[in-house]
Amino acid sequence: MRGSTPVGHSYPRSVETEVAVAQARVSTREVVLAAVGLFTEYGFERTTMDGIAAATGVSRRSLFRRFGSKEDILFAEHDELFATVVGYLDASPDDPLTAVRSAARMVFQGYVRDPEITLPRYRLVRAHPRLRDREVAMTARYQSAFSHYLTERAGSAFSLASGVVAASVIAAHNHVLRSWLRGSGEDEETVWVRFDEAMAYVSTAARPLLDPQGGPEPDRVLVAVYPSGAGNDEVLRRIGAALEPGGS
Amino acid sequence: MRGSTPVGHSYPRSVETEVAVAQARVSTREVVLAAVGLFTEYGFERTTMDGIAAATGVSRRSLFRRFGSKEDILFAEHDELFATVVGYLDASPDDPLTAVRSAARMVFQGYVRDPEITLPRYRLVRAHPRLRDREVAMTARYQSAFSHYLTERAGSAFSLASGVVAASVIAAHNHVLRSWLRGSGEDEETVWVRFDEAMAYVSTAARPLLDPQGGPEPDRVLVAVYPSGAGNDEVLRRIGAALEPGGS
DNA sequence: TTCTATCCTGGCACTGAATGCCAGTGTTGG
DNA sequence: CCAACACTGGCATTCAGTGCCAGGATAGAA
Repeated sequence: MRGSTPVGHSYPRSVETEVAVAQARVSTREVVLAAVGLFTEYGFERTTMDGIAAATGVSRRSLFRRFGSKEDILFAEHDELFATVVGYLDASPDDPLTAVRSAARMVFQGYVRDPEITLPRYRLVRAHPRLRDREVAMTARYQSAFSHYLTERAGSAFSLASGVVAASVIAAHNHVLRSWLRGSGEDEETVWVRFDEAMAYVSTAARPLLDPQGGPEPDRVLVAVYPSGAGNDEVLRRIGAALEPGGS
Repeated sequence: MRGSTPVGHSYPRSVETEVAVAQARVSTREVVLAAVGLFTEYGFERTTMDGIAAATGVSRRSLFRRFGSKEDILFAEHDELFATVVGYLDASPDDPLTAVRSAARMVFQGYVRDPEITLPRYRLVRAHPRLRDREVAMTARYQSAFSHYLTERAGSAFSLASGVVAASVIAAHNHVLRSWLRGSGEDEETVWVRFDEAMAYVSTAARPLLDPQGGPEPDRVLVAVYPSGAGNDEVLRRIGAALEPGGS
């Protein structure tokens, strides 16, 4: 933070003794924290880029260069996480569904690890439709990445299934995440249990979608739809008839 | 469209003879069509609100008042559709999953019915990240509405399942929609068949999530997971055993 | 060390989206 | 005929975002 910034506004600045030391580049995280503070105190649109510049000591011009836009400051760290997750997926040797589960876990950890940013950001996102859209767009990017990854691994015949599975995983992730963001005081261990439960739940439902006709897979899945009036004998007869052709 | 607009720019205006007839309020649809035309011809950000004002005869100020922002012009009709769909859901007496399926069908029809707007809009959305985010936010609104509706009907114990099902329905919807938007020359009947197939597919997978223990529904769903080595007899035996307790 | 290429930063000017304010113009209902 | 109201357009202002240019730091070559 510099001492020579022409303020002009009334944004408070962290008081610092004027030292003649060469300033290291103000880190991304410092800027994000300062911006989050201003946003929560004055509201998002009433905080100007000049204000953030004054509060951080980074010039207005440099803020735009480094972050792109005022919104992007809020989601800067999130963007880095996204790059990490995509890199992980590309390199993962695991079974596709497992890899996606792990990727979702990484994303979740990205939130839980850094409540100092994610909690106030969540409050801001809830209050401002534009920011909400931005947040939604972020999760959509994950969903798209997951979907493409699954389609690539499972084959293009499974593109619909991949899209559905990716959407389900993201939905489960967001479900647990939102409840953590809302009840901010929750035990971290409990959250992780609930996350893993949700993931187990959704991947049980998802696995059969990604390979319905068996192969080297451990399990097969049988889905039968029948009138609720049918007795068990009738159900068994129909299933037996449907099973005949194949043998084992 | 007025004849007295001080142009100043070089946007083309539909040539009209100067008639002294009182102009009716320019319809939303007319404005959207004109804006879409300008966007596709000159690009989104190089089209100014002054340009749209000149092309439509509606003043810049009134455009902002009626649409809110430049982006909102592109999605104005979509917003109306959203209101319609939500209204339908609230009033629907059907089984919840069926109602959501019908709602998704309405949304799909909203696109297919009006290719004059949705097709060029899709091209714009693909090209401009900001517009893409906006589009994504729209579908997220549907997803959220579906999810809340399902949770409300199925009980809060099913909130995770509701979120997953809503996400799956939206994913299937978007899957078919995108393929229609890309291959724009497709037969309309074929599209509808594919849409209904996708919906049947996803709701088969979704139904057990929303009601695992059966109820007064017309059909029941049986899902059996078994080792691929098991013979048909063994499968039938297990299913029979699992069916016993209930009776019919 | 010195020169040079390169990168990052900050200042300046400008475009254009978005909003508040006000005045004019119907339109409706008494 | 007049009042209340709704809608519209013009004007001025704020502020996000961008292009341009100049200064300072660093790294590498001479």
